[in-house]
Amino acid sequence: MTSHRPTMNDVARTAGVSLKTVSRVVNGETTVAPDLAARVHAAVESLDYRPHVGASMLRRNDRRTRTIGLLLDDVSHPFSAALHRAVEDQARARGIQVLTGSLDQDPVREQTLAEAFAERQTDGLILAPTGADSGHLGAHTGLPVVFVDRTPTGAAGDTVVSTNVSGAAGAVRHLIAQGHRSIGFLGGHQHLSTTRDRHRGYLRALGSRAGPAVHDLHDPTDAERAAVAMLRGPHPPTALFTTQSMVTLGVVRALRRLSRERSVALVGFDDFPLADLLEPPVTVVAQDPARMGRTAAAALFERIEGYDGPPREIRIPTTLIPRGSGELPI
Amino acid sequence: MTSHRPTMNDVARTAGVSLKTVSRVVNGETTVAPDLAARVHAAVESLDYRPHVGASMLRRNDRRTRTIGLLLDDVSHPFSAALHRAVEDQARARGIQVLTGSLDQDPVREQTLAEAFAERQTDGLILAPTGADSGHLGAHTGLPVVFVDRTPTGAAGDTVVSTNVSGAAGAVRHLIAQGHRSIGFLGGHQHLSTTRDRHRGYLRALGSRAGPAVHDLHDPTDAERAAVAMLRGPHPPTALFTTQSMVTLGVVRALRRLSRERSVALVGFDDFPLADLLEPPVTVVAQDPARMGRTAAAALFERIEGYDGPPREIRIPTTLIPRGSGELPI
DNA sequence: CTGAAAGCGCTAACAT
DNA sequence: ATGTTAGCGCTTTCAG
Repeated sequence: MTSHRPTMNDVARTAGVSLKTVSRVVNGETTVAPDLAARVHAAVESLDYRPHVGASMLRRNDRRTRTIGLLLDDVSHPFSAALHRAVEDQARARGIQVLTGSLDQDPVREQTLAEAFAERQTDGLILAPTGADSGHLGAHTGLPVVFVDRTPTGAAGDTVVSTNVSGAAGAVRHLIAQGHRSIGFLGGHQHLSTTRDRHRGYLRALGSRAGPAVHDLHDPTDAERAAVAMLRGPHPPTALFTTQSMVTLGVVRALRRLSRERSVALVGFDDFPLADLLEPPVTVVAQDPARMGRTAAAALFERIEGYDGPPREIRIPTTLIPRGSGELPI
Repeated sequence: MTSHRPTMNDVARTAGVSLKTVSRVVNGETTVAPDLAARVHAAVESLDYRPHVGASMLRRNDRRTRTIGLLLDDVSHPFSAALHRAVEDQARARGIQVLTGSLDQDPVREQTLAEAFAERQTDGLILAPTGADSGHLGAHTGLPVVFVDRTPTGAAGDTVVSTNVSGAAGAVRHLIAQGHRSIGFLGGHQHLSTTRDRHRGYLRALGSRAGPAVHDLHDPTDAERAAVAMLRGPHPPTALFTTQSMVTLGVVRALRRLSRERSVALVGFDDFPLADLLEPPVTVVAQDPARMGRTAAAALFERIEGYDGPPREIRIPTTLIPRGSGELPI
């Protein structure tokens, strides 16, 4: 006497009907006599039967697993986590499950996980590309892919990004409007499209009067060091622009350390929790990760449903939130 | 001419071997002649064949999908997100994928998602129980379940929690050591085991001298209001203890609003990003969500491998981090 | 060392 | 309205 999980066959046997009738009832088809349906339901209850979606999917015509993959930089980073939550909510509304993975900017992991998801027959993939060539994905795995946060290299597909160039330019113009003429730039990984676009926005606003710049900052510690060096350098800027929250945080620490937090202005790209509770509160160009997630999910579901138009680039507006640090006069 | 995804049969045909030989090569069995294996590998490459893990799992003896489910309060909350990341890292090391879901404290969602995961044949489940009866899970779904963060009601299973009672008691004793005698309590959802345990710790440290208390605070706004009311009440405490970061944040705002942040001491349970950059920096009882995630994953994998001992309760130590707000004298 | 046949749990196509 | 048969892509069992 085995204690396997019950199958449709077991249900059919105890209900005294055929396998196919059980299948019909379980799938909610209406062409079943009420009394038979009732017997099937009773058997399902008593055996605690649960359908096997894997087996079902294998035979079904549409071959949908109702599962999507979501690959982000780091599911524990606030931006990624907010985006994740938005994707999950859209998926839940459609009864779709979400497989997640963190890439840590590692292209090998990007490829490995994309393949693992493909082998698991996820119906599609939402991906924050690492920046390496993502060409293997769309064509290779045959999965519908929507890119989010960054534009991919070597691959085409719907892409959901923030208005990075104009958002950054707006931030820098905001500083200029306060009278600043020497505005320092502190940027993250240079190979990422976001970093490059935000740098472009910085340059666009400043023209030939660009200030000192440090690139390829990885973490708050790097950023803190770089900001201290910049402010102690030969031509210290009166204001700073940072391209991502990790860098912004390091700069906040640097300004505190130098007791310059009330004399050097700061605008950071990407909002972060408690920015409004710091002294001074930090002015940011806020992204809208929830909307990015919703939008990416919507685009992916359209593709999964068969929409086959050309790749779309959807730009989600950013918002300058003046809180204090960006409104310090020169 | 159809453009299906290639199957093992297609590979076998182009390699000129039998289906079973392909299966052997794909599964890394060593009992295949080198030249046949080479032909198979070539065919796999040229067709871009990818095995179908669902079909494989269906026939396999162990019936493992190498997928686990992770159900948390809210994947975008810093605590949950950190825990998620730790689980993911443990899973990745074993080539296991993670399905995630946010429960928002909703027992219906807990049940629905647990069943959805069971239907997808996840090998196990890590769950932060909502507090409602979780009895349906372990027995019902037949899945190995490990509980995390909170102890379940009506269900047995390995459980990984913080040292909530002693952590809270330590925090309150810390305040007492600064001379405080009237210490207010601001707590989250009362039906959660964490909230109750932290309240118990608070009471244990204070004995009969417990101060004013507000329970069932849901969000920072509630907490802010409650703190303001408490400090304006007839017997305002000189120090506050909060049971979770959402409440702590609201209290920080309240103290600022009343300009009491340097005269009313505060220790919060659960650390949060930037707590050290506030003025004054916030003293907390830090949990270790990463370690909790690692531990829960390890326990789940043991269960999946067949370990069948009695339910274990694993308590992860907390750490008091004095930063300033908890060291204000009376 | 290799292959042919059976069957995992389910649904599609075709009876009846 | 119900049942029967075949087969999804794969691994198992058992034969060569």
